[in-house]
Amino acid sequence: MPELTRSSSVPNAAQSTLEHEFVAIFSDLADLFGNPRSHGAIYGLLFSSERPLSMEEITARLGISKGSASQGLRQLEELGAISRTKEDGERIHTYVARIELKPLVAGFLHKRLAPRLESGAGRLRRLEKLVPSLPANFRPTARLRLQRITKWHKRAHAFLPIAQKLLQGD
Amino acid sequence: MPELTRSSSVPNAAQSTLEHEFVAIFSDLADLFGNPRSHGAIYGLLFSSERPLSMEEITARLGISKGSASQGLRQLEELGAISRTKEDGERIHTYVARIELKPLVAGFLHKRLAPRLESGAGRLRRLEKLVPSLPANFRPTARLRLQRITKWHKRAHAFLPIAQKLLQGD
DNA sequence: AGTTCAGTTCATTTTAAATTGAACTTCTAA
DNA sequence: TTAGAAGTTCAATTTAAAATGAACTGAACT
Repeated sequence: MPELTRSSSVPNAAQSTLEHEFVAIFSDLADLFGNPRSHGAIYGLLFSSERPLSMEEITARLGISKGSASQGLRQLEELGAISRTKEDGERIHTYVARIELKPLVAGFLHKRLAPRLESGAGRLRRLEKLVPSLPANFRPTARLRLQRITKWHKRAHAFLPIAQKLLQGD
Repeated sequence: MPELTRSSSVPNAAQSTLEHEFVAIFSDLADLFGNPRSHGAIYGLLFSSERPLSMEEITARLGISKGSASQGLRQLEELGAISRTKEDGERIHTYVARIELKPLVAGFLHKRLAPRLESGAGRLRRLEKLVPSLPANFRPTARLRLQRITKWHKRAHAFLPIAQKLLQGD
């Protein structure tokens, strides 16, 4: 006995293009920021879903392996883009997209940008110590260049919290 | 007769670590924003150089092929990160890094981010037209999700010029 | 018009990154 | 404590991206 109108499990054409488009949008977005497309795809699928999905459903709908799904889901959770739940008494975890911008932006800034800025700072300090052992006629330009990067660095640092404020909001 | 102190063409240890570090810093930076590392390397080399360099010198110092160098240089120029000169009467072009943040930031925002935002807008408009053909009980959530992305989209759009102001300065 | 060399193009190769899947671990409930 | 399914790990494979290099184009000089 096939189900009829209300909550048919066979999605109509519009539904699946919608899903596909969400998946595509977030795949592209992930790619733009140097993340694997599949992670974007997972997020997109969750974003478009009415209800929490299990890993099994995700692998099935996206046609990706358990391994990929597992790793992607972990990364997304670490980033704060999705959350994982397990109803007690249930055996499986389910996942939902966090659809506020805040966790996405914050996660990206803190997990990707901030660590680089940090290591960059160390690098610059080490380079500055190197200047005195340059041939005298090269020192001035070297100092100038280093100052230049240092300035960029500081600006980027100051920029992070502002960006966060501007981008999130709710 | 080997040259002596002032402008020796044999770089001392400090000089080459400096150069290497600049190359490394910009390779990483390029990578962070999804650009090929070699493009960062070229920029880093030019950034650390006292004088304009020819393509030939670049391939030699970085150990990359003519093809790579040619393409990298073109991309960097398109982005506004370097500038190319030819002294009249000279056969070769030379390249220098533009060491102000402005062209780099502006180039990145306009060449990479802006086009994506543009195509994203089109995509969203198309999706909105799709909603009416969804099963009635799915429409509300779909609308909500679309509104959500649209909001993000607008915010990103508003963010671009602000980011530009904040990051450049001089 | 011919020669030479700087620079470009693009089909092939190389390299790096992402994905797979089989073996393993962990958790739950009997 | 065992059985079975969910979930993880990681060596091996696949895929996508970047680098190569040989053939080509075009400009400068003769």
